[in-house]
Amino acid sequence: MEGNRVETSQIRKGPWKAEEDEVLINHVKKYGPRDWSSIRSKGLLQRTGKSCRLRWVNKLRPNLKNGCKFTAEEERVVIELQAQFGNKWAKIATYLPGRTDNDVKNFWSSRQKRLARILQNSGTPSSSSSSSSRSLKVKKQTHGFHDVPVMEAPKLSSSMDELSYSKGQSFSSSYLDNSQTTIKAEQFPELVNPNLYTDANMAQLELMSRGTTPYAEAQSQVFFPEIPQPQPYLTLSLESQDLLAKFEDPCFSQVFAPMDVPELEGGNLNVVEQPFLEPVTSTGFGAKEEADNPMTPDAFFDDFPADMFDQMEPLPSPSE
DNA sequence: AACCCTACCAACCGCCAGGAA
DNA sequence: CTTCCTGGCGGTTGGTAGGGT
Repeated sequence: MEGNRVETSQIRKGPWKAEEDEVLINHVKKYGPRDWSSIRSKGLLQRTGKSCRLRWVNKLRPNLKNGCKFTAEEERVVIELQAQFGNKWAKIATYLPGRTDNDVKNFWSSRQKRLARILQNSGTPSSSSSSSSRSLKVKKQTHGFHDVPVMEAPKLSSSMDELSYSKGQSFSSSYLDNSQTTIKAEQFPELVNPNLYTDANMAQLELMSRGTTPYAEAQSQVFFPEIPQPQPYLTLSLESQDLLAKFEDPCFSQVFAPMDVPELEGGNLNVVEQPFLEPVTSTGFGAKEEADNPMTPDAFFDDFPADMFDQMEPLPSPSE
């Protein structure tokens, strides 16, 4: 029958046109964000109800942060909530105003890909491709306490290449056993649970994995100076976080551990009372465990070769 | 300039749950 | 109770832009 019905073969797919968006918006204005299938049955659009709903939710809905990169703050929220809820993107998205489940999903997906690649490179350093991801340069920082060099990468077994990091899976601590170093997992929870990497410290790992850091020569020897655990966590101000995001600087943050999550504007994160890191394995590793190591950050640097910063670019002062 | 690689994004697909008939 | 429809959600794919070599 011709009439209202749109035959299956006439269903439109692919990118939406502005006219279609307009029709959809008008429909929502009239009837609200529901009855998606009626849009097609009325012959307004040759799109499935599903498609209409998706378009509205992901692109046309008001107050969406379309085209905005995830801030460091949002990133940390996603990381924490993913650890808490798993891949419940819709749920996680409810804690991120202006973000959709698709946004969160895409963000996480890229992040996982990147992490997998980094860790793979850790196992096979020579496999680093000619094209690196967006240039992430190691820069010397002048931020005092945060003036932290890239930490040494653990030596990973070749089986790392086959690891899958999806579904919030944690490292087996046995992988760390292959390291010649002594890694205090409670100080480097990222090494135990890759989900805890933030973009910033992933960037560090990436550099290390490629062996292109000024410390490459030191990678064969292992030094993992014990680092004072921030109390309770190293907390950077939001301003610092933003600064970090702007500079994409891998050194200036979250080297020790992710920090606690400040309240988001509007108190949208009120349910996130759980500290960032719960013990992620049965080994009892957990960020909450405090290091009783009295070493100071300065002492931390004392363990690195004196010339290790020589090849680093100076970081522009934040005031610049 | 051309090619390659990665990140990002939009959209589709398949599955599932809930409600109506 | 069963079936069908619809909406919601997570996974996946394909296109594109940008940066490096």
